[in-house]
Amino acid sequence: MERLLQTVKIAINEKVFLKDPDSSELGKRIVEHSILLIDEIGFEGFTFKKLGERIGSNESSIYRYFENKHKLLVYLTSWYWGWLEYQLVFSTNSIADPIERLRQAISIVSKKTVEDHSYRHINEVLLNKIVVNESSKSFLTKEVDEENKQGYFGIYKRMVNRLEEMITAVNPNYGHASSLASTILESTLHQHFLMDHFPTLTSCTDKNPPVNFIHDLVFKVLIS
Amino acid sequence: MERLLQTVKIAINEKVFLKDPDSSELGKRIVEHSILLIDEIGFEGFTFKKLGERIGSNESSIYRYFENKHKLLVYLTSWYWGWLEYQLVFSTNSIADPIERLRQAISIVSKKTVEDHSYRHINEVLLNKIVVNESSKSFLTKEVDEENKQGYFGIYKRMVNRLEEMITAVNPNYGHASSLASTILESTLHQHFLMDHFPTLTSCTDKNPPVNFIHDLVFKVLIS
DNA sequence: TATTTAATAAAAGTAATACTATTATTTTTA
DNA sequence: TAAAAATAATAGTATTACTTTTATTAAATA
Repeated sequence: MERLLQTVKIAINEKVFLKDPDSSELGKRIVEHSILLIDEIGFEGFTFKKLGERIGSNESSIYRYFENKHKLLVYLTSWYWGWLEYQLVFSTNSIADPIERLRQAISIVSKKTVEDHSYRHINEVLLNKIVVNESSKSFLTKEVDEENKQGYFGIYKRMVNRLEEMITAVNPNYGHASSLASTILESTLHQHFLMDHFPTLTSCTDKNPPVNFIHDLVFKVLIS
Repeated sequence: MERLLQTVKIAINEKVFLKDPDSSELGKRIVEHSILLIDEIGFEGFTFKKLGERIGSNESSIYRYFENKHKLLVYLTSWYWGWLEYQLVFSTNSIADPIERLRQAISIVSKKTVEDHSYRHINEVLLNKIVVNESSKSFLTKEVDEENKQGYFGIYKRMVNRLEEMITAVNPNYGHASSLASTILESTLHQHFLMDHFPTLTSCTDKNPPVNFIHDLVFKVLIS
């Protein structure tokens, strides 16, 4: 029983943290409550001081885990992509038909997030909201090239590459596989954002969610 | 001759500024050099103090034009979309065929930016870079709904609506016109960003630019 | 031309942010 | 039980994002 409940650890590039937050109770509380607090007040308003107050811990203790809030955001988004990647690999693994495989992959990355109780300190639904609202800020910086070199965005890049391979398997003659792959992820996030804040700029609704738009788009582009 | 060189004034929502920067020399210098400085050091590092030093003017004087740097960013991105909208309307105006019209529209919004010497204090090439790298930050905030209500993003929304109408004219049965329209703009910016920082995540290059990918995508989706 | 108004600049001040450093206390491990 | 490691508390610094006040300069008008 115990064994069945064990979960895979999502491995994050060690350069992103000073001390692995997964290695202690305090670390887990930092991650858990940073998700709640960023969701509540937004990344701009979020500070380590406020987080410290929230978890009854000291600002300086949080600094022993993360150099600054930017790296914490990189950690959170990496965790999210790693978590999605695991589901992607797991659920497409046994599908032989390339079309079905890609269809399933799109479902995983574009469908509404549901909670995964395997990771008790992480609320995946809120984390998804953070990825939608804040994750661009993790790479739209002057330091992006340096951080990319250091491997900060490795999981995300692997995810795009996996989609790219599945796209090519469906149609080897399509000339823009990697652009389509990156568009699937970016557009999913963006359409979710528009649903919440600019409903006139999207055709997506709760009854006709982004996954439908993406499915339709990808297969019309690849099979025509 | 003079008359021919006169240019249309790009009208920005008055709530975005305290005093119209287009109404004085100092205002124009603020806009001109904010573009150069944000491009140089990024929006995070950009401050009114640094801008003041750069233009030999005082921080407090800049505050008489813009309440804060966020509103200046909204101003700059609105100006960019207004400028593009003008070109879009002007150049598609006389095209009767819906397919050709949409093709031209996509060219306007997705092609590489070229300088427009009509607006002497604005470097459109650098402004485009700012839109690619920073514009998401203008709406990925906790205040987005309030600011949207105030009309801060009106020009951008109008732009998406124009594209949506052109899409519907090409194929009235396509069910995701507004999502495709918003994806055209978002994906254009994103693919340009990837070209500069994550070349493995895009198929686009200087010889095969984003406009090709978008053209191919849109027409495959609409005509199949 | 004098004057009064408006615009800009200079200087100073404030609260908050984003840290760093030092020391004290508690917890864990050897 | 002592030593080491982790955490908490306190204090301090430079910078940011402003606001306020006052001085100076430029423009408009009487």
